[in-house]
Amino acid sequence: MDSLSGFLLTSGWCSQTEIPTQLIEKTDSSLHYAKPTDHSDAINNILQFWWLTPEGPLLTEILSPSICFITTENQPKAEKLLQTLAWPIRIEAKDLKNFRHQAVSACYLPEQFLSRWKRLLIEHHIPCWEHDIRPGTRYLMERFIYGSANIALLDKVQKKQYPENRQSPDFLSSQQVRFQPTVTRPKFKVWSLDIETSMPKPGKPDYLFSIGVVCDQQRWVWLIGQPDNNYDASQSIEVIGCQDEIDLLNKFQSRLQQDDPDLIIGWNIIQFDMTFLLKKFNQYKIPAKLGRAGGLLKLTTSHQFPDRVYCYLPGRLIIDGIDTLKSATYHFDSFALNDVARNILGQSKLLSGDDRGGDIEYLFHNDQASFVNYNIRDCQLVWDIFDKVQLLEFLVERSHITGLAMDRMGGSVAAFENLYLPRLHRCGYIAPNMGEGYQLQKSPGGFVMDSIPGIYQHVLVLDFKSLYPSIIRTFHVDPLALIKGLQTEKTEKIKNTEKANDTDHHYIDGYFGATFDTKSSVLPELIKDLASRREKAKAQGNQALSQAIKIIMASCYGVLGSEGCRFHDTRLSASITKRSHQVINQAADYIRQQGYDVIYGDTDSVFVWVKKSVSDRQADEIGYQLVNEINHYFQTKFKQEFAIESHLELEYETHYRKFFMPALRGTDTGSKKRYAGLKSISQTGTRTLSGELDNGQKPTDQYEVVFKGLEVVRSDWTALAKLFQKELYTRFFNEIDYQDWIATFIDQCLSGQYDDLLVYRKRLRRPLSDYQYSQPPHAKAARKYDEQRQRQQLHAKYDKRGGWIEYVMTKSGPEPIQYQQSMIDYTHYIEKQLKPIAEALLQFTGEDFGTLSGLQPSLF
DNA sequence: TAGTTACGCGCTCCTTG
DNA sequence: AAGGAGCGCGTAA
Repeated sequence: MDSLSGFLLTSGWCSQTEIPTQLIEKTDSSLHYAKPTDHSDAINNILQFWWLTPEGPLLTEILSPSICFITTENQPKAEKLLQTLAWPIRIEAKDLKNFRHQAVSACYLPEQFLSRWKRLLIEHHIPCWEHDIRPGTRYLMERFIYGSANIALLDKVQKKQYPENRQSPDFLSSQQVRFQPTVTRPKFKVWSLDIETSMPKPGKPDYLFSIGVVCDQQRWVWLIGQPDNNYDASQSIEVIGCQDEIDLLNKFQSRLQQDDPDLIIGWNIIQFDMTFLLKKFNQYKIPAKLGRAGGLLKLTTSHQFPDRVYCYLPGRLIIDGIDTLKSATYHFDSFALNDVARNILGQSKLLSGDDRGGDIEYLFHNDQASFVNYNIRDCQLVWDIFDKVQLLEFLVERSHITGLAMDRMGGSVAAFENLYLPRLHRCGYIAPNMGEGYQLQKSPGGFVMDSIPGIYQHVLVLDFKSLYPSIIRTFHVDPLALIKGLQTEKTEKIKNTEKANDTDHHYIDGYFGATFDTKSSVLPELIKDLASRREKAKAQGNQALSQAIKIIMASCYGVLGSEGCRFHDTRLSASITKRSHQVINQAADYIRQQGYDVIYGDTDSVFVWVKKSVSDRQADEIGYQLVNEINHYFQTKFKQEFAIESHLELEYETHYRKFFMPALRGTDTGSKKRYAGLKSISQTGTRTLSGELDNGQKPTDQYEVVFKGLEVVRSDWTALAKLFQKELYTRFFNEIDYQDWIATFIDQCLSGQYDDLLVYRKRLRRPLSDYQYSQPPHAKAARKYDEQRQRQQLHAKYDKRGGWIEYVMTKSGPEPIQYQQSMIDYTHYIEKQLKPIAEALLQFTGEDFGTLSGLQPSLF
């Protein structure tokens, strides 16, 4: 029989008793599901997976139940409950135990009965486990299907066509399949979509003006009105005029079904575009059949974040660029499309067509050609960003590593569980519920050393590569290893046997009373596997895969320390962090014994002051020698103390030719998490995911100043302060005059030369009304903003959800830049933005800001 | 549709004198 | 007036 390799697009389920919405109108009776004939079949759900295969889209429909577990001890009690009910639930004793080492039985039932079954069990004080694992997720993970599958087709594949839409393409459908893990990297058909609407005004309805789409070959704009055919031919945009919103929705929908894209990408596309479109579909009572086989667009909101919208569309994925960049660990001060495009694509891209020339509404009514270009330009920018950063490639690889759907954002806990649960089950255990772990003591975080402030020459930074994962691997920190270790400890106490005599088992003590059984662990092997796959990906130049693995590895510690994870247990997280304290202190001690000073360290790094003048080459030699020795030191030490192999890897990361560690403001105490240094610029490769370099680091004789934690890297300091600090440090490190320059800079500032750099930009993280305790400047500015808006009879901006505020400091206090009325308070900027920056450094040169600035103290 | 803790700094508000 | 507590934000790792 045939088999196909497929990449999972969407996964859903429905019950056998309800016929899926999209099949109701079908004339082809073969797709109606036969009523279950016997009771054993009634426990099943219909799992619907849409795959992309080389033959096109494939829908597989599989009968499989939902599962939860109870103790076998409770099974008779549970079965008794069932006797009076005609619920399709089967209970079977399994060769599995829970984390309390009790034998468990599995309940098989359809998803729609799960919550009432769970409720009934709880009412009768019968605890149950793993009831929150969705059946589709469980089906795939238990078969180790992550993202891709080799799909064996056991029956004749049906070619399906959607009857009401004759032009729509065929898709394959099969109900008899078998999956095997594989890796396939599909060629998606992608649409980049952006809609234009009227500006929302209080009491006025919103109008849909147009929908723009860019794909591989074509560009379309559906707009309301007659196309005036006055377009730039080189843009080759097909403009489709529509009579009204209904006509527009229908034409758009019909083209979507016909062109049949796999992915639809956009900018804030779910929260805005899809939400708006669905509202319009609902307004005109048109079913939003935007999915495959006529599947309906479904938007839901989260219980916890009512503002957040989630989207489900059978057979197609809707993927947001902002969310995806964030999940690939990108960060920008502003995620506005223009700002991100400027950052990623470079300035030049925007020069053509950046001129908005009035707002969209004006263009729509008066300048159709510009309007159309504008609409398409945004689609194109999104397309180019996805392309440049390889966002889709990243999402595909993430799916292959974690099993998360491509459109699933966040989900660290889900990713961890996808990997951990099936392996745990193979070891004979089921997972605990949330809150079952130890949490009487709080687990500490990373260790941050007290720093020795000052100006240095030749500081080396050594840091442990993936410290937490390597500790997990080395010390067998693992949920299963923990409960097995503790169990053995208990029984051995009873038997009063010597642990040391037991040659089959080997235990490592953790912290907070933890003991790990090295023979029964899951995570260390998982980490080992991920690490080796990452090395392989790097060697093959698969940046996206390497990045995806890095993220999942780093999150392994995070989820164990998170109360939202069922494996949360502070004995686990503390066994990682407290061990890291020990490791970093031992490394620092070793370095001191070699005659060097350790002036600082944070979590996984040590800053080594060489204390003598060295060339770059000599510095590198010292760095490499230290890391080699220390790695060897730990290997020997751990072998002796614990009889384990060390997987710690200290790396020589940076040589700072010059280095500055500031003091806490107004004191002589060394600061933490803030420093600057001068280092040689590495050869820059193509910037891809998260700015890692494609090629190796090749030092040149160019130097750059690196800032960590200081004002330069803080988005809530003004551009003025950042410019000042950057130039000051650059001059200082390069031994260029800074004394006279400071005075000049202040003069220029006072003369208004930097007036465009005075804006503060900050977020109100909560609604304005929540600022009860105090009124910080940004809240004052936001209040003034909303007051002005109210006067102009516009919506208040900050009362419901906070948001970004931009303000300047004037003689009458902070004022939003949109409504600035008073004069700039230059004294404020010099005193509060420039002076503290200068003094942090001048404190160590023995100079005085007041003197250098040339200003009379009386002025202030 | 749940990754973590540690930290600095500007600011406001409140206590103390 | 001076100083400390605590808030709010953004950052390091």
